Amino acid sequence: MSGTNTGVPSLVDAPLAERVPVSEYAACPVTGLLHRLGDKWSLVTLVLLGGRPHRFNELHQRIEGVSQRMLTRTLRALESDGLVRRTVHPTVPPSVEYALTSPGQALLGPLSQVADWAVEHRTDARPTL
Amino acid sequence: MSGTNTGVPSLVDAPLAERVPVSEYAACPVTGLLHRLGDKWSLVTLVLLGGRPHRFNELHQRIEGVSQRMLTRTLRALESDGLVRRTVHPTVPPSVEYALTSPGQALLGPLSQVADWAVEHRTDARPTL
DNA sequence: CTGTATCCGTATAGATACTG
DNA sequence: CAGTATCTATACGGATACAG
Repeated sequence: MSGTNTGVPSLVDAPLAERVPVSEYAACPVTGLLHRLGDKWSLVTLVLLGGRPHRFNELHQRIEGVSQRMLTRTLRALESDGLVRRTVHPTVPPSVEYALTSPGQALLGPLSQVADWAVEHRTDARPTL
Repeated sequence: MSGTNTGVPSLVDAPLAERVPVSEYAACPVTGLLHRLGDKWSLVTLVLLGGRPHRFNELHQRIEGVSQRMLTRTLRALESDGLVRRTVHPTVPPSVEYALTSPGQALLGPLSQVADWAVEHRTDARPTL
């Protein structure tokens, strides 16, 4: 889709400077996003929430192997990135619901394209030896 | 995305003191890919090579701030993932050309979709907690 | 020119135990 | 139920020196 002009430079046909300055990629939003989503639990969390909202313990049970601490950290990070909305119901005991925001939902499409590529080209993470 | 891990490949004997560690993200190819591309230098390297092939020192000069060590590690990792092809011309002094493979080129399209989302939603790299 | 070898500081991930 | 606190292990990134 490199021909589609949205006013936003595309990765494919963007005219690149002779020299890429540090400031442009050190805080590159794309690299930052990939870095965030590339941690161990973010993607599976996003996909589960893409199906329907979940409570904390639901996620904890469905995501095999995740610790409470890591699940909390993952959800807080996704919330801070604006991908997930956290809703506390002041009941006793407390109930917290996590759901995708609208941008979060919108991200799943593009991510699917990358996922398709990954599956098609069998980009298993080989040991990088 | 299941947690089925077929086993950690053995760290076979290599006299190399420095070894790229086996990552924990082998379970999901998509997460593994995002994790790989989310490091500090992979994306800018891919984009530059998407424009045209480069020699080592060209990349070293155009990617401001990268050390020889990190550039080497980045290129080796991309090569191991099948995204980049490394061609050595046996001249004196040696000349090495790096270029995208066909799958590597094909990945830039899907990545652009994610990049568009990132720019549109201003997913700047915020501190992660 | 194209890398390796060593050493080092920091960031991230996880296990376990505890709590409002 | 939904988290924190503490502690540890390891991965990542960088500086510098050296080599084929």
